[in-house]
Amino acid sequence: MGNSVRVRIAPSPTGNLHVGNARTALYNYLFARQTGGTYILRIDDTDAKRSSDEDIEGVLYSFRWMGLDWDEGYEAGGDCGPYRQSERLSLYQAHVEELLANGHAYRCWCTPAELDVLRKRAQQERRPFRYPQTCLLLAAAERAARERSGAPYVIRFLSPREGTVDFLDLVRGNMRVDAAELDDLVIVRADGMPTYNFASVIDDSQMRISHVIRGADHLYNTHRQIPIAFALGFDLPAYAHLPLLTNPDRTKLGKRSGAVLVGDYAKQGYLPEAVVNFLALLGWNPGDTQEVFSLEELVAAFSLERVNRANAVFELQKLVWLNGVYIRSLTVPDLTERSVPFLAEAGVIAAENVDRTYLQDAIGLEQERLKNLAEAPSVLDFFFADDVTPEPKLLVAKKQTPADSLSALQRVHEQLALLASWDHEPIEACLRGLAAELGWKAGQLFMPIRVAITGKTATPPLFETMVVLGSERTLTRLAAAIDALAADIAE
RNA sequence: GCCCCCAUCGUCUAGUGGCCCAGGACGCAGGCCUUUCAAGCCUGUAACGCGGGUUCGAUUCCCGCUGGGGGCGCCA
Repeated sequence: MGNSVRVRIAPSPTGNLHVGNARTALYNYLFARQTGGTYILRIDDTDAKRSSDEDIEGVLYSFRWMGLDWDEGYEAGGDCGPYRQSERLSLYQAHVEELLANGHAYRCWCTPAELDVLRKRAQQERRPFRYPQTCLLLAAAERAARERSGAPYVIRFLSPREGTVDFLDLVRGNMRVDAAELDDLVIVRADGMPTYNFASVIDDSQMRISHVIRGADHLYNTHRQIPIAFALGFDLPAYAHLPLLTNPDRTKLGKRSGAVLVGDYAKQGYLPEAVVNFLALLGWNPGDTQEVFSLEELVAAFSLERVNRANAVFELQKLVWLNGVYIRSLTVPDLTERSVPFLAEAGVIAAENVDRTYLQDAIGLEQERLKNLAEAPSVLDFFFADDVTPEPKLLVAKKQTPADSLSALQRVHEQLALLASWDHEPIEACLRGLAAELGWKAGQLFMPIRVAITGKTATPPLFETMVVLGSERTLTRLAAAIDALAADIAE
């Protein structure tokens, strides 16, 4: 009780969640959680052209993936529903009637084509375009004729012409626009659907939204919505406009450049923890030097006062780093479960009947060098492959001849085969002893072995890898490598 | 074109008149560690857009310029 903080995220169902909207949602969520308020999810689908249930689910999936659960709204219920604008039409209709009746709105029969001409002319003549109120100024007889004709019309809000529209933005301070700049915006389309600026005002009021936290691209909309709210007798919520996320060229983050959907990052193997942490730091900072935050820590540290005004470039280097930080912080079983879908999809492991213990041992070895889940298949494949076909050239030890390398590998195979127990210490003692015997540096001997059993030059530490692979796999691969090198020398 | 907003290292940012020849993080470079690759640790690299004011003193306040961005839809 007692707490009146109510915020909302109001996505339009586009099938996917844009990272900019994801950040807006995150800030709303953090603010709600921190204040003990209510976080509401509303679906803004007044544009019938693009709205399907699947599209809504796509967006919700990403919110849930990030861990941003909502208290009230679509699929969650609450006493301000329905939470889908397309199901609230009668509510908007009632308010339209009210505005029409008290002279705050009027019908307009101008066609888009006609308006287009006016807009272009205004720009040519270097003056701002504003709807000339043609249909407001119609003679009574003419208006009556149009009404009788049944021609399609929109409904416009009669904006104030004098004074200023002011509000206090929680991140940018006092915002003011001359009312003369305002246009008579369309609030109901020819098809009878309300427009965003109208439906939003009504819903925010009816849902008792206390703080509207949204992108700075809505700054001007706020000036347009306030007069509507006043005309309807509503109290205003507080407003906070967040800086925009931009492309590296500083333009508004759009689809043209790279991945901008939350789903893209999930597919690329980023952890939701990393994405949330990264997004939080784009436009906000805690005021101290902490960089790594769990969602809970963000809730505790967040404040609108520390939100920046300048736009932030959406650059990935820090996300890549954070992802590594979170991967390393996971327990091995957890990391394993998160990796399985990637490994299975790449065909590295079968979806069923996987030896969990072996899988975990292998993943445990790669954990600290994994930057994202999507690269798990390519670094783990040698643990599961039938054979590894190393490049013969790479089986030659540094500063040694192919022949000497061959005999060294043969000795390695012999000695290893004699080992009584296949553990780290005996293997290490054996191989270091062999290197000393040969008069080689450890690294000279280890690299050919590494290549022989993994097919790669970059792998987890050798002995651990051999232990996980087991003696049978190791010796088989060693033997195969010996044959391959011998054949290569013979050629 | 019109209206509005913004402006510190490559990027995210700290900084609110002197503590700043500007701090942190990522990145990058080098080093240490080391059986490779990572991880870790250390060192380094790099910024107050420009011009006027105000002030004893400006990154911090004011003005202008420049640059960038957003909005100007029967999209949201």
